[in-house]
Amino acid sequence: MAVVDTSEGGFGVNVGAESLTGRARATIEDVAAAAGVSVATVSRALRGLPGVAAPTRERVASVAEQMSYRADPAASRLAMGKSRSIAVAVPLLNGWYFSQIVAGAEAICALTGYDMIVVGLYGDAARQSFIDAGDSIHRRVDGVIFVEIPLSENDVSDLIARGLRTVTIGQATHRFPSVGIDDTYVGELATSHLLSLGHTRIGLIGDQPAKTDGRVVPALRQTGYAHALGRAGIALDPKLQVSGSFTMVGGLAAMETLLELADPPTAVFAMSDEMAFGALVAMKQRGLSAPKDVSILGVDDHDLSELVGLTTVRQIASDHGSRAARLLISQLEGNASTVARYDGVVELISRESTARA
Amino acid sequence: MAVVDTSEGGFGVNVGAESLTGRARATIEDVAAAAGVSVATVSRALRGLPGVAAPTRERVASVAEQMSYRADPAASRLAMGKSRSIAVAVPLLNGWYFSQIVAGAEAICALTGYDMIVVGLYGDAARQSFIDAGDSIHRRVDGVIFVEIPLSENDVSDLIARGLRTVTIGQATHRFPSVGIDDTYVGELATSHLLSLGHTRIGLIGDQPAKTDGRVVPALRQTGYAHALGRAGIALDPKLQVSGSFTMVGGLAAMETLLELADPPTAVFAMSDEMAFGALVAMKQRGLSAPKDVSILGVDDHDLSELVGLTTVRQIASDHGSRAARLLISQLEGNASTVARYDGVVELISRESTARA
DNA sequence: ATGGCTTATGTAAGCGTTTACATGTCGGCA
DNA sequence: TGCCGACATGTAAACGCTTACATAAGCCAT
Repeated sequence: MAVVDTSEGGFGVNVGAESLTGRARATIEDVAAAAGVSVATVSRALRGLPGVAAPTRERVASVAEQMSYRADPAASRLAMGKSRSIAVAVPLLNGWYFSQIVAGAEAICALTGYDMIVVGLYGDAARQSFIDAGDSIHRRVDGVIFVEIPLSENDVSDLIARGLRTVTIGQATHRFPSVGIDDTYVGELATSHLLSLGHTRIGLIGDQPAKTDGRVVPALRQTGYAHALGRAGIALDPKLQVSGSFTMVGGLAAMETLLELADPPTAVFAMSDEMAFGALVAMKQRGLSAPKDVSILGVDDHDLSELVGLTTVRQIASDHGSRAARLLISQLEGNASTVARYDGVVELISRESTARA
Repeated sequence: MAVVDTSEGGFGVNVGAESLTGRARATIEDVAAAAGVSVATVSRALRGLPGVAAPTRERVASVAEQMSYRADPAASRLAMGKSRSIAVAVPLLNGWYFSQIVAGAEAICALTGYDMIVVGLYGDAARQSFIDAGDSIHRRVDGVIFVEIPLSENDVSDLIARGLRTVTIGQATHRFPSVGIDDTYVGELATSHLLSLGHTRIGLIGDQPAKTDGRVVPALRQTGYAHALGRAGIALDPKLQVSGSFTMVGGLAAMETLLELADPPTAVFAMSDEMAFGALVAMKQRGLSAPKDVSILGVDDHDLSELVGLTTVRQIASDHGSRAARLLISQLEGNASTVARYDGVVELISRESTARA
């Protein structure tokens, strides 16, 4: 087993292919010299630009191949002012929904040769510093996908001023394309299903109302919930609407609150399957079970929802991710984007966690 | 669900290019001019390098702040030859385990100011082109974390020759630091638990034996399984060892195979909780349940394992991610790495999916 | 033959940093 | 007084590309 030296060797312009085996990377000048043309021609030839004679192009290509030359991304980024990479910003990294999004976006990035950097924005402070200061993202990427990250008017202007192409997932803004689902409808669909089973005391497990500014996902689902209840002539009970983080432990805590009410709900609409799982755990811990004691309904159609038997409103999260990436990248490539909003399909999947009151 | 998509000339939310240009970014020269010093001084002052008088440093800092100047990463990358970013390569993006890893690594990157680009390497072809051609990663990142990606001797040499700092998660190599758990022990622990419950026909749900080269995780867990069985004087039955992908559907398919045996196992050790979930679904679909018909045991302690009542060998996946990132980054910062292998804790969590034979 | 086009290629000026080296200043000490 | 460091700052050469512009070579119509 040969010991491989990792220290940097070589300097200046290397000519022969053998002079740079393993060691110093070939630069465009090396290729130009070896092919007997100028660097400009190499650059043009390798990138498929017009104005290069066919024989020249082939020669350059084969020389480059042989030297296993690869343009240094830092250099071309600097010269072109574009990084060929995007950021995906999520409020939480280990949630199922976000993994799906990231996976979907990554697939498109791989296809198009973009790098995808992922950043977790936990809480408002992180979001602000990400957008305002541009601290972490300034000129690093050509565009950003914000996943379920509330964007204020100011944030939007900042992003535009900064020249960052943006696509959002979840919340719709009036300046950026977005992808998501009709969240008001989701709220209605879920609540109606529970109503149709004869439930009248329906709990809601969602997000901090304080954070919602009317357009974000939790607020919309809550609106749908309220609409459905209203249509059924049922008064809203604020005590039935509890909030926590969009995680399993958030759902667990919220369900505990609901179960401790003097008059607990007979059915609960959780805004995500993971929150619903948390609710189920809370019940299990008290010796209760769904749907016998309380019916539970979630949103997402998590991989495990079938196993658990959770009734849910299905959305295809990974599609959202790939859609958003496609939207963003095609915009970066100069194709004028005309899509304002892509609404994904949504479907109620009825399983064993819900039953008649 | 409406799809708003007009690939033609409409003016959707098309943000005009002119509105995107914004104010030109300040360059280091602008700052230098405004502060009345040279660019070198600005660079030194802003990066905390020695040899700058305190008053000068303050003046530069305040001018930079006021112009909201930020060094262009492409330019400094080019000048320094370092990108201050790392890649995390996973074989699968939407698995629970990998999300945890990514989340753990991201936290460290955020802390240290590194960018984390994540790439999915589905299958051998993707892995090869990633390493060999260096196609997608060449000079883009300073280092890579390979998560559960089998690395051959050749791959290792290539990576070293290419100057890519590397840390692996899962498989240990003799050249790179790695983090993981004692996978042989995991196999023994799991199998012993089932043996101690009186099971003698114990199925194994793992990965394609073809892929394993002895050092990778599935092979090690399988070895542990074989050891435990051997110590108990039980002969190995190849029919009881089935493989599929490390996903829920992989586990489901594998379990179907096991259930169709003339003499099916009374207990099954699945190499991941997600595979175990799949096994549970397979049982559920046939009207069977654990542990009544078959005991099921997984590995990971997935968030939902408690809800499902799955007995499992717990590992703290997110720790592995942060550990690996720390290892890699400290190496990039020049601290000689002394850790060859970090082994995480492992613990058997007994729940309801396993019972006496 | 001459001028004007088209096409292929070369030249060199950026792109915005970092950093080795040169320069200038000032105080202390022989 | 003059010399020598130590320290602060400036100058300019990389870093490795892209691309506007210049040049050269054919070719065709006059």
